[in-house]
Amino acid sequence: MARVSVDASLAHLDRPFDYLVPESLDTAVTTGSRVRVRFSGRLVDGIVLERVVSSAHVGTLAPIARSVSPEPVLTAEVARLARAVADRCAGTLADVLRLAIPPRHARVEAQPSPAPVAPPARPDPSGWASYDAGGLLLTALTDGRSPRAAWAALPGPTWPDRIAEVVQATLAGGRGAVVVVPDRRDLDRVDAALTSALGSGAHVRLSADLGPAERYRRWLAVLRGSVRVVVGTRAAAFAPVADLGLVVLWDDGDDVLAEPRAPYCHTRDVLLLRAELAGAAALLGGFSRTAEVAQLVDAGWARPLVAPRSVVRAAAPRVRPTGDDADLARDPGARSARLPTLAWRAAKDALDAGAPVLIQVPRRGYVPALACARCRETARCPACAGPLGQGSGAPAAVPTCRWCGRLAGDWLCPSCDGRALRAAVVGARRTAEELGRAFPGIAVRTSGRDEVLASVPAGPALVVTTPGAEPVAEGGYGAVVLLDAWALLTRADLRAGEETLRRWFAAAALARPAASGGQVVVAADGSLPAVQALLRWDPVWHADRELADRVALGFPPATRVASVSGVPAAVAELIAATELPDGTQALGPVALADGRERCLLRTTRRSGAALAVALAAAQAVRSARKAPDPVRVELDPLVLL
DNA sequence: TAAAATGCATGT
DNA sequence: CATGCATTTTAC
Repeated sequence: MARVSVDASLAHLDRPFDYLVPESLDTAVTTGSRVRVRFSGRLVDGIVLERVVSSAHVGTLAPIARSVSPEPVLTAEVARLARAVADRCAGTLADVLRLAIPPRHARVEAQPSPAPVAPPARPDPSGWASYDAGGLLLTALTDGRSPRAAWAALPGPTWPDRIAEVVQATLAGGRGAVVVVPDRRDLDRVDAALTSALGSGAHVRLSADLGPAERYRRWLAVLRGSVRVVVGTRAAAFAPVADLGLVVLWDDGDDVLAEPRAPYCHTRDVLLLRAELAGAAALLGGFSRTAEVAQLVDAGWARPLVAPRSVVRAAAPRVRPTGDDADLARDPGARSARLPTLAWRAAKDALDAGAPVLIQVPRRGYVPALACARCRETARCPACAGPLGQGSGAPAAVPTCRWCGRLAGDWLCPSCDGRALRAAVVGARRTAEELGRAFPGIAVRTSGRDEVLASVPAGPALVVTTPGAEPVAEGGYGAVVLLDAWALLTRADLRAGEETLRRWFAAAALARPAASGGQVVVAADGSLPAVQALLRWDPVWHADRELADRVALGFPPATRVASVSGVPAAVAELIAATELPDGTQALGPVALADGRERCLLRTTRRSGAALAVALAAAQAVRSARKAPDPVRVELDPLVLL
């Protein structure tokens, strides 16, 4: 007999089903292998959770229809993790397994995986020596112990080397490691650092852009124990590394780490559960720190891993705010580029010293938002009320709706009858154009969604970037200018401060240390907490403050919140069917787009698991009843307001 | 989508 | 109140 998880994401079918194993399939149907089974008439995919000798099922068991392959693609460790993730997110095991196990590729599976490489020597500890407990961390890992650390990385481009060193220490201690980063550029950096520390063949990189055959080939090499180290994006968190000793997550505040498919789990939660269940070490690192990581430190789950203030000061650039009413530089070119005097001076100093300058602009495009020149009201499309923008600087450029694409050449302000438009927001492309005029003869390069630069050479140049696309500069930037801070800080989002600071630190960390002339100018008022944190280079202070705010407001991570969304009747029905833990508060509903609405259910951290279980049970009741309108349940959603 | 369970009309 | 056929429900 075999206990099988069938590939059906209906909530009430989220349990194992027992099947008879025909004699002919006895050797092929292994624990963790893929099978096909007859389930309510049709043939469906399934995965063998375990082989058993008896079943609690009353009634006759159906036989397994066929074995897909004997490859045990679900390891015991990942099976436990997937169950825990499903429970945590009020989702189904089948949904998690779809994220955790890549599609099979028969030809690749028939080929052998390469022989494992010998474990490396201990890492060079000098890089981690800058951190208070850095040496202890490496020793603990080489000794096979499992420390958990919240790492505030020193500014500069060497953080991937630190990750390579903790991985090397883990390997030297006889265990494997999983490293997850938000995007391809970080993946390239950590991949390169691992290659230089471990040579080739000791690790694999896993990302969605590989293609099915190569992806499965690498994943199988991990499953079969040929490779003990994985670095990758989101889905790599589930990689079946044997004897897992360490999980690493870089920049956990990046929103791409939230899974967009059911059950909407966050990579941070997956890796924390995994470290806990597997008894592995955990390293959560970044230039900034999220309230979630602050909470882990506060709760004693993770220890802070920071450098002494003197080391931080020596590594950080000099950071200055322009103040609220920034005076624009007198230089006519700088005036047209809206450069505050301080920023213009910092850029000029750096360029004169032969160093590149990074300019971070929060919005891409040319003029992403226009406003009435007379009354300053935001200009909207007469047809669909979308924002009007300007695509290029051509003299005849007609304002265009950014939602429906309609041209709005004959725009008339509905509140004051004005006809003239002005730029409400200036995008990266126009900023680049204006900077070219402000600094004649200096090369202007742009890095953004269309073309992301990984690095720029040393030498004077202006590099205009949108957040998240900052190239590393050879030798570091002489100056980093952070423009239009208000556009980031005034967003109506609980995480606006945290997210702004994350983007600022990511750019500012690429500047040279102050002693080498590195300067950062932020176009914001120095009294704002996020600006204060940047000036003092103190991500921990800001995260602790952010956590205190969340405690006061009763939002995650101080509490647990479930978002329940769908058509109004379905949402109401689901909540009515949920046995809410004591003290659970319902907020809303608020209307969403296309007639759906959303309710938030808030409870204590302690009752979070119970709330997830209760919601899963309510989903099961609805799916068993074949309720037509699905309800989306998401725990601790990123977007709360 | 196959079997089992249930519903329902019809005939005695 | 059996019987046969249609529809709904279950899911091993």
